[in-house]
Amino acid sequence: MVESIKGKKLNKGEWAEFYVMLKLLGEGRLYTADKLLQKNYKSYLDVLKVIRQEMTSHVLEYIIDEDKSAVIIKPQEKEEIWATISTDEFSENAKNLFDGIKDLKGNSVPAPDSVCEFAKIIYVSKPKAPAVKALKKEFGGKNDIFIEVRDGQTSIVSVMGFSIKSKFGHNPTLFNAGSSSQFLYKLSNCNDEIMDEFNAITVNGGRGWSKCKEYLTDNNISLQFTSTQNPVYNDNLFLIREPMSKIMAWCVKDRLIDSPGNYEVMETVERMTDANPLNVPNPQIYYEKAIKDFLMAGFTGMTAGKPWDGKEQVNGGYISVMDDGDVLCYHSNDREAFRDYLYRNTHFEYVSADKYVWSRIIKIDNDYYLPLNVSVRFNTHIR
DNA sequence: CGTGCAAGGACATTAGCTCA
DNA sequence: TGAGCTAATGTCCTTGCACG
Repeated sequence: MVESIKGKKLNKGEWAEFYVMLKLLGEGRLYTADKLLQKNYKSYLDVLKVIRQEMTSHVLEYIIDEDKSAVIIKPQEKEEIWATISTDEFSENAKNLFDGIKDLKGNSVPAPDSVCEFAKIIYVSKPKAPAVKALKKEFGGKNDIFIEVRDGQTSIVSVMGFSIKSKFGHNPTLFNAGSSSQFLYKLSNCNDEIMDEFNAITVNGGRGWSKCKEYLTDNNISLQFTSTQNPVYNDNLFLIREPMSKIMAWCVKDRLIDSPGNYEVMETVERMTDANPLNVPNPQIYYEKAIKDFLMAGFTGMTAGKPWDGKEQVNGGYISVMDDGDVLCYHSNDREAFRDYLYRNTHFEYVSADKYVWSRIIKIDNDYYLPLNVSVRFNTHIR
């Protein structure tokens, strides 16, 4: 039988994945968002079914019937029907789940009991179920949910994979720093003594990065990007475009060392455009496009540590859970709008120096290198 | 085919700054 | 000078994956 999710604790962003499923099956419609992440009433997708894989053994389809009154649950490739449940019940449980967790505090929170009961009825034991393996392979990356939809305007039916991010928890990350996403910079004016002194800097038990930064300035030490620490990351960036690692390295150094204090991706790129570190003939187009490609790659599944095949899903997109519980999406028809959205609404984020193994000078073959590391995270305020 | 550990992701907490 | 912001940094939880 189905394992109960009662008592399971997940963070809000993870519950959001289950919430989206309930909400979409309840409403049968997914509105698109405009540039500012506001509901676009004229543009929507009809949700025909949600496809989900709980266990490796079977793929389940949640099909919304013709008049949008009920959801039929059946295994793919088979005729038998496991359950038929009214769409109203999905809506109701979506609401209960949202109301039940939105004000809770803590790293991970439980869902209301009634919703857990409902989960059991609809064969959900992992609210954060792996999306369908076969589809995931096809579309690549980070799809959290697969939906068969019909475009409200063109009537074209297709299966789309969506990645889900929620606005009602904290801001999600787009590209996570990891222990393999460091950029290495070769140092001038360094020696063993300086290395030890620098590495020993600490403020209130933490790394004290601003102190470290001062130290670099005071000792007239400059940084020259050489490569990423992990060759895999280098290859992945290379796949986006050849000088991508240099472009990112410029942003990372800007974020942690040179920047006057505005870490938004868009502003950073404006600074880079002015500096034109690669000396390209068309900086105002070039850097923006490069970074947008990076953001899309990160969004669709590229990480620093794993070899990446360069696949971005060609259709599909991004579902956002708003803080009032509304569910909106960007999909491939709005590709440019979405790229623009990412560009305008993310920033380079400082990450823990100890956790992500950066900020301490290392010596390789008598040369001194400093690893730097950042994440890319969504902003709080949409613009 | 379990199991243990690292990676990954979100969140909490603390520190530091700004402006009334 | 303290309320309220943002930046800095650690904590907690789960999942993926290597290893035996």
